[in-house]
Amino acid sequence: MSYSDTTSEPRWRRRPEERPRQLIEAALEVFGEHGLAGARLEDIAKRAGVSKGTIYLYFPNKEALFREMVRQKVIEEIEAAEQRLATGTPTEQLQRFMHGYWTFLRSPAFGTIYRLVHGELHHFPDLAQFYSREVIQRGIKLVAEIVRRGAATGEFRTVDPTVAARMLGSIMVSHAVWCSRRTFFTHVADETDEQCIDAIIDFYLHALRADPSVFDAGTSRT
Amino acid sequence: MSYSDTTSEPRWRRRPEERPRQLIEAALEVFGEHGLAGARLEDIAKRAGVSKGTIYLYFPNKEALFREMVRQKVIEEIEAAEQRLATGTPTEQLQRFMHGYWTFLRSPAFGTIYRLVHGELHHFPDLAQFYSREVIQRGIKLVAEIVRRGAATGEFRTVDPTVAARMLGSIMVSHAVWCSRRTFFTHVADETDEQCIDAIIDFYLHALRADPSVFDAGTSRT
DNA sequence: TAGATTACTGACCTGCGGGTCATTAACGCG
DNA sequence: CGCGTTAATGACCCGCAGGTCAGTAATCTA
Repeated sequence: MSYSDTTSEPRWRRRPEERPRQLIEAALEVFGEHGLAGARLEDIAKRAGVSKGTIYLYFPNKEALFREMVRQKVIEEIEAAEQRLATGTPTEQLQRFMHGYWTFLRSPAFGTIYRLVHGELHHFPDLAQFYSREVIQRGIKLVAEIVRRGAATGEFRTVDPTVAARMLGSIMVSHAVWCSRRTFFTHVADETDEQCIDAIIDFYLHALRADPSVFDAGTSRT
Repeated sequence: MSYSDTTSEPRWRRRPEERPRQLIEAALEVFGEHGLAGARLEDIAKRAGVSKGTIYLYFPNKEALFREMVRQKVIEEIEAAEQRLATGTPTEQLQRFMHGYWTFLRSPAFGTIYRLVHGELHHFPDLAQFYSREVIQRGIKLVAEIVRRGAATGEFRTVDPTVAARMLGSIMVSHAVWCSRRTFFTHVADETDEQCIDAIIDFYLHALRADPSVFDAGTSRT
């Protein structure tokens, strides 16, 4: 130990402000790979560049860390995505929304969150409700409103706006999940994200396009 | 210990033929509730009516039991569902297929399998591929073929049949997942399975219906 | 009914990982 | 520079669950 130690880096640094975020970031990765039960706190700590004990300075236990991670990440991504809504005709609005939602769904965090939430639903009913409300309901409400307006202007055919919104959600979420794991879901392997969302938009607008039989009305009901 | 024991039931019975199935059934439940890492073999054994040691007479370890359970269940349900395909016009075929696929997707096992497979994809690439091939690809191929024929007869508009099949798959899988957890996914809570699949079929057929602009091209607005 | 076979049991072993805490070292301040 | 504060460490504890195996009891055979 020469006195040159005086100028050398300290073994570790105090970073009380940054720790929580670092830990959540690391938790996202490790939980994402191993699930709640399978993940080791030691690994999370290591990946965050701290020791296991440090986790307990900021989170009471493993479960709390998990919860916070989900909340944090969902909110973060959602807010980034909702900026992107603009005005225009319903068709334009829809296209814009779909592109925005797509970038949200295709963000690195979403795939992980989706798997985790679905995997651990049972044990975190509150988290599930949070997810359902903040991700799904929020999206559905927005879309339903656009569809309703489009139907009013005659741009779209008349459908139950909520049903139409669900259809959109189902298509986009599934495709996003598939695209996030192209190695496994080989049926989207040779298609870029761009092509994927374009195909979705095209398909969906076709499904909503105004009924050709506007004049001989009342034939669609069973 | 009175000699009335002679006529009493034995403490346990030898059931070498039935054990594997019993264990797989129990495994489906317990893995379904707790995931791979979270499930306890003791619990699986108990639910199958045997002791923990018995598991190791039929499966080398926890992971193998998990694998076998997935394979078993997927095959079982798939085969039951594929019976239901019949002949008729493409539209009729499609409707029939969708009903069949829906009952498959809504079978008690599927929801569980879906969550498990998605949750543990990383660690069982072979299982994931098996699932992708046997569930997704199989469905897509069938639908694509029907759509292709429908487009040929002019019954449907011209679309890439594979893309159309993916759209169908995405809608149905998502809805099935939602319906299997209505408590959490409240947006389908007040809708029966029947109404759900009917809405899906209606929507999908609309999306595929032949282009109105074959004769009077480009006159969609008023 | 006795003896051989083998399905099954459950106490036990063991390693792993969640959680704790006495100790250490970074940092702010006078 | 030295002192107090507190962020951070990592060795340790301990309960839990995967996996083992010697023993036990059901069933088969003669």
